[in-house]
Amino acid sequence: MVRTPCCDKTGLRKGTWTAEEDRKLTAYVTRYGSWNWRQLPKFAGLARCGKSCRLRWLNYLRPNIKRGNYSKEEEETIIRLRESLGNRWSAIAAELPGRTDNEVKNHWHTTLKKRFKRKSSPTSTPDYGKDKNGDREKEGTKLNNDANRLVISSPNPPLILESSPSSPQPASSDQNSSITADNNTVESSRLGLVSDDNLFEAYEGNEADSGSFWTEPFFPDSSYKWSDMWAEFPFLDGEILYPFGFCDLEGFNL
DNA sequence: AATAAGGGCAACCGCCTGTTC
DNA sequence: GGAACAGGCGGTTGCCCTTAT
Repeated sequence: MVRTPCCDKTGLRKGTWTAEEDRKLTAYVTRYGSWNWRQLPKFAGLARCGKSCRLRWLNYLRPNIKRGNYSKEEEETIIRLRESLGNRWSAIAAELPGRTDNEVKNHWHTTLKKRFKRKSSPTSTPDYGKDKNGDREKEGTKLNNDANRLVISSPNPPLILESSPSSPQPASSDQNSSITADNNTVESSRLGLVSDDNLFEAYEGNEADSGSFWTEPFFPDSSYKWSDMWAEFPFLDGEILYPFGFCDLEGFNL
């Protein structure tokens, strides 16, 4: 079977995401959900492959991602599950709330694999709780490669964020429209999507509730006034196209 | 201080699977 | 039943930072 490329490669950016791209993607997915990753970049005003957008969202921008140091329990879980499941990173990550398969995979290859080998050796013990740089990653904060990127890890339970009550519910999901977020990251703040502009309102919730958000189909909220979006995302300045222009828009408040 | 080496992690690539028509 | 498509997954790469020399 001849497969079409996931996207037209011409003119698409690759490599590290910029803060502006992050803002656009976050704003779009937060508001409209991931109704179609392949089409999404076009509507979100991004010169990126849809798969790249998906990966960026799932592994980095998604609000309930836990970042930073792994606990001893988490590392033991990874090692134990890998022994039983093999390299099924997504299955392993599913047992670690807030961790992504990519992150778990990276952590295994960069850290745990070595520890595991040493642990297997009868003369050595694993050095849990200490990375290769000793205490390089201080408790609570971590400076990432990107100077603009400050990630804060915290032992607090994750928060679930949802759109401001004053604005329509994001047409994104099941539990419907609530998205989960973690106060471990200040990424959203960096993106200018929280706090001052009141786009998100944090509240506590059951993390398990967020699970299907990412898998449920996206249904547009018929009550939403699309034009209100520009007021909420002034920085986008009209760069995002309305989705569903090709759909039955009956009931939409365009 | 300069450079090399090593390591962490974000992102890409290509294949697989599930769904729709 | 099969083609086309989208999403998911794991392997791998390459950039950039830290540490060692």
